[in-house]
Amino acid sequence: MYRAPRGMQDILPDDQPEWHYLLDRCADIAKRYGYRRIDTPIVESTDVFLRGVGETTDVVEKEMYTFLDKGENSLTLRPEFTAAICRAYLEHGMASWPQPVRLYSIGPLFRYDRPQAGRYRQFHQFNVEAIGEADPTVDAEVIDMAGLLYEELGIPRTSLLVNSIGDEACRPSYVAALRDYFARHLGDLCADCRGRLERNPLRLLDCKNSVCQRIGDDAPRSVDWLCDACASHFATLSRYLDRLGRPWQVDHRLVRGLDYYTRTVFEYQPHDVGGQSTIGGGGRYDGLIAQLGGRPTPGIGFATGLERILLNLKKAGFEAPPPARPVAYVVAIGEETAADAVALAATLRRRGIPTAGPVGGRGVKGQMRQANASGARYAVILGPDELAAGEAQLKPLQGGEPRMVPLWRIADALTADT
RNA sequence: GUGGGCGUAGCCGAGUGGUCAAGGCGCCAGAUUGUGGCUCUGGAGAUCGAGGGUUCGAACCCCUCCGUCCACCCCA
Repeated sequence: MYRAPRGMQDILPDDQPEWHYLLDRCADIAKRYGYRRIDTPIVESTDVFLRGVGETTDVVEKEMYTFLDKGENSLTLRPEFTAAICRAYLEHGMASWPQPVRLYSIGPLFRYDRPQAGRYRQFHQFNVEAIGEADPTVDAEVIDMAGLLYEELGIPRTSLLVNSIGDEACRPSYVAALRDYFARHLGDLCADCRGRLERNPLRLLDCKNSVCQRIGDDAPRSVDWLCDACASHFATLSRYLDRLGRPWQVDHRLVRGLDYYTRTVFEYQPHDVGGQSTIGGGGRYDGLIAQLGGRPTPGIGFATGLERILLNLKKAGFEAPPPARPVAYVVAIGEETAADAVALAATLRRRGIPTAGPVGGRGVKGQMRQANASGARYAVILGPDELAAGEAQLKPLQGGEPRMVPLWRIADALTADT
């Protein structure tokens, strides 16, 4: 028996109401903040992610679905949105639009990872980017939008962690200081961290190993190494965040795993932590557009995992909106009425009435069971007697008396009740 | 990539070496002839994840693979 690929799943009809509820909430929030939707291809040239996300990141090194198409071009199933959106920004000359360009996307991403709670190989994100503005007002805007989304969805007790990791001017010296510091504790570090020391010292900060954590407690803090411009940016953002009234805290160990981040980085975490503690996060990427071949252009973005939102909503006792149900279910009695029943159902649908049935080859009882199971409000029953009289029986399925209605008025009767 | 738990009908789930593998949900049908929901009755549906091995005999023991869940790693 065939199954969906590992770590990927079908979104079944019963799952659709909650799924679409979520999509709608995201789209609504984005709209309220003035963000417009963009959809990009699910595959991109591999280079977009190689150069955008960073060649030494885990995402690029071991998690990408990369393949050669028949023209020998290397393509990759997008593992994240930001690099792809920036590619679109450049390709379509969005630098000539009013800045910042505010965009959002919703769709599937792919990462070849070992699946576990809240982590899948195909997963979905709501993603937001504001490209072309370096001012911290935009940082505050994006951070606030994410917070409001969680608030309105009713995810209880998320905490907002923020940090600033500097830019190309000040980060190198900070990284050097960090490397020096950890090098002095080399013997006590876990094996992973010893490896990370050379390649990406920032990552030592969020190692889960308790010994490494204790060493990290006294490590140099990025906020102490910021250049004047970065320090001022962070100070201003801090004022804005305080003024917004949403609780937040600086997390000196927050660094995030993608290379393009500069200055502001942030994460939202539900308190009720399982294995996957981050529900959403993002940050500034002032060097990314240039990295992809454009003129230097600042940007900031945010992404949240829809599956993780759902995970948290369900833990909080979230109930999905009720599924869509037909208004009418047409029941045909006997072979000779089947054609007229099919035509009657077709007529109702043309009149805009959601209609299911008829299904032949079953008894009346069987069809009535179907009608009931469909959740339809009315059974429209057509038998030889009704047909002869030019009418059909309209039977309310949630209580009430059946009545006879002329065939030509059935749509009106149903519409009047809708 | 590493470690651990688990894999019995569409779903849940008993059964841990020996009759034709329980039960529940769901599905289909019937309970006097053309009417659902409750109840009752009946039926269909399982090569017990796959392959190999041990044994007179395996769903139950062993091995391999696959899948799944959880954790590490990483991240959403």
